[in-house]
Amino acid sequence: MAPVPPAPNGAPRPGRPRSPAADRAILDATRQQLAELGYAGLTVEGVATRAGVAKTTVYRRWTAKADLVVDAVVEGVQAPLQPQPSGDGEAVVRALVAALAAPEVRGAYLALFAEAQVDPVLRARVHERLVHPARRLVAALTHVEAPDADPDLVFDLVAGAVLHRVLITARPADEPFVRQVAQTIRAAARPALG
Amino acid sequence: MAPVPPAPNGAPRPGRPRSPAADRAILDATRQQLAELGYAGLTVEGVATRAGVAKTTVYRRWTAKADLVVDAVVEGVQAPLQPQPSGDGEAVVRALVAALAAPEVRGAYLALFAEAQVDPVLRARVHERLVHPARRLVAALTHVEAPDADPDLVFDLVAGAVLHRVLITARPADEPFVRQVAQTIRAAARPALG
Amino acid sequence: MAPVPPAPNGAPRPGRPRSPAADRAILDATRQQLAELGYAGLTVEGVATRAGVAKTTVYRRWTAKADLVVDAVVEGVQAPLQPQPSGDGEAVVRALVAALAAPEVRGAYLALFAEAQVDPVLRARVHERLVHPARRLVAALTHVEAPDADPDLVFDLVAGAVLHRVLITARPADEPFVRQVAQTIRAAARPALG
Amino acid sequence: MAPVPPAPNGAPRPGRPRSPAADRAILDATRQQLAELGYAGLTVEGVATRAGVAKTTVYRRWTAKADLVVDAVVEGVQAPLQPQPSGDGEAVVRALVAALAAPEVRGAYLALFAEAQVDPVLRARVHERLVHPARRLVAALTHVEAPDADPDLVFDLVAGAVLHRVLITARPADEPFVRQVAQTIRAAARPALG
DNA sequence: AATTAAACGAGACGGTACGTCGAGTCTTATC
DNA sequence: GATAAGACTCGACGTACCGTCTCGTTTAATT
Repeated sequence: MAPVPPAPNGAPRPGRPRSPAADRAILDATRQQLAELGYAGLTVEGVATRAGVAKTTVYRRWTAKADLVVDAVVEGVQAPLQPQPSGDGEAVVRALVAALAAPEVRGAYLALFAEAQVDPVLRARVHERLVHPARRLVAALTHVEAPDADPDLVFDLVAGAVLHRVLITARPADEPFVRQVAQTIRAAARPALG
Repeated sequence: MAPVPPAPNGAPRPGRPRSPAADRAILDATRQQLAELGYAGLTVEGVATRAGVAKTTVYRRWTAKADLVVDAVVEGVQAPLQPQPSGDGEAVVRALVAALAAPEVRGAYLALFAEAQVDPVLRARVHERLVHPARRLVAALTHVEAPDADPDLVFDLVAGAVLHRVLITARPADEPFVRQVAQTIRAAARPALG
Repeated sequence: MAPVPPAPNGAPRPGRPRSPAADRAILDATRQQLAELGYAGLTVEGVATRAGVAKTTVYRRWTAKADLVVDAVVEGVQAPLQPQPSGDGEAVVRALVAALAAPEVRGAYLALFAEAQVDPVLRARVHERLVHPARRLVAALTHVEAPDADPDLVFDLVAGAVLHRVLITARPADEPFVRQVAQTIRAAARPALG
Repeated sequence: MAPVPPAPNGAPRPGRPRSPAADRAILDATRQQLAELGYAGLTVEGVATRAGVAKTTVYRRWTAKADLVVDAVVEGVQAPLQPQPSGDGEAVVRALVAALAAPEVRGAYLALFAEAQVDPVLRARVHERLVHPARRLVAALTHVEAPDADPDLVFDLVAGAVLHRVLITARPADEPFVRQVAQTIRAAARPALG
């Protein structure tokens, strides 16, 4: 019983260790299912089958479907969201676009926040794993290009614009768009915004 | 058979007409369920019970859960989204906040776009009923306060900022926030944005 | 409201008179559905459609599916079950076989008695319309060929044998079978049976 | 998937074995529902609830309502239908009466043959599990008391008489009745019947 | 090498909701 | 007042996933 725990200890636990191959296969399968079917269409049974793994093996690691999906999305998001050393505005916007454009992210991001609307545990998890990393990235931009601006506002403006472009209006988030968003922040920062 | 059709005809159709009371009761029940349980927690069975109506009566009008929810959300959104005669920037932002803050909208908005990500029919429906009205509202702002700006960009910036504030970071979308967003657009518009 | 009544009065009732064509069409359709689909497979909706009649028209004449089926079966049974003037044993058995062999009767007879097992109103109806006519027919045989026998016993033996042959074992109820059954009664009657 | 199969193998199958307690509870509940509500009144939902079991657990074992009922009826019938060592005519008739008089059998027997009229798969099943055992029992009688008679005829006569008495005319199948039926066969057998 | 303890595959289990179907009733407009 | 059409309530259907539970079977680390 008791799922999830055995991750963060160095001491070898008794009994057969969990298969790292299963971890990988499950997360990969989850990302594929999300990309193809979206969050609602994803089933734990389907993930397990695709991963060549028993359902128990999934539930031993993740308590529920939402947890599993959070981890899969975090994987898809963390590479692009790596803190930029530069703090260049356009690079930050470009990173946000890259994060949301990954197909498994498109299929799951909004659904996770939709569920979080009503499930406080999931909300906390999703804030910690998805919102905060993005926030940290945008903070770099704020420091460099709009040092006097309210960081919360800049975050909502920049991340909101990208999210809305990619997942709501679904128009291309191309280079001109990236430049315009970065430019907007710079322009607004001039007379002090906030 | 064949659900939904009998809406837009003036000619009296044969047979017993659909009960308008049932329409109302179903939509009201849907809004209540969305506010309390969110999209994933809403069940057609629950809506029907709460509306004091048989499940078949729901399915006769709406093919799928998503369709029903679109209509319920549109109802919650259309009053605040009424086109502003003025085009005053802050009024527009305030209207967007009001639209998304309605509890049934909070519980459903993201979920609809999440499903739309993977269901083209729903995507079209949701664009027509939810995205376009918001877009028209923001267009007023563009015309008056940022006539040279790219309307698509302004829409993503303004609607994105509100959406992100209300549904993602879930911080208060209060008057200062409203002013700041409007101010940002004005500031960015000065040197021509777009 | 109030279905069924307007059959047995000579006085012309007010309003539009019931269509005799509808009566016929409904009963014919019922017999066809019974023959093709059996009792469980028959639906009132299907009968109405096939009869080219609205469902209301069916329910105005018969309170329930079982009632309708009783009448349809009685129609299929009453011609063969006409009282034999002769009282010839083999003719009686042959008549019983003919009554049960009609396809709409095969599909419905047992089902009606199955339901009657648990529904006293149906049981009364089915006894009056189906059991008693058969009983009267067999009584003729008893009088002539087994005058000292218990009529109840002869009825159960003869009608039971035919019923079992046609609807349970489903072997051919041919002329040899008819002769053997009649012969059995005669043989048993000799030393007085009952 | 694939219901029913895992009955007749000795080799232990993979996965959690089916609960024998559930088997028992389901069949018991089925017999109770049949006795109280008859075949038409029995619902899988009701059986599951009464058995304290999920609906899926029923459907995993039996494909359809009719299959489940066959098994329940066979259980109610097999004790009385145990082959008589003696071959005493009255004992055989008494056994048939006892088999059909069980309340779950009364409520279901005719309904099964009614459905079998139109469903060949059910017909085969019902013949194998219900008709043949009764036939074997009556065969004993034939051998001893009517060795020259056609066994098919004797079966239809004896089983038919009992069935008709118990389930159609619904008059008491008491000792006098039992004696009379046995006596009829004996009398008819004298001059050779068949 | 034998033991131990947990992971693992398989699949049954209790639940809950799905979307459909049929029974029987009710409500229109038309005949 | 009968009729056609079709909406309505109710209750069950059989299916699909959820997340949990038992099985029998590996697989490491420990004795």
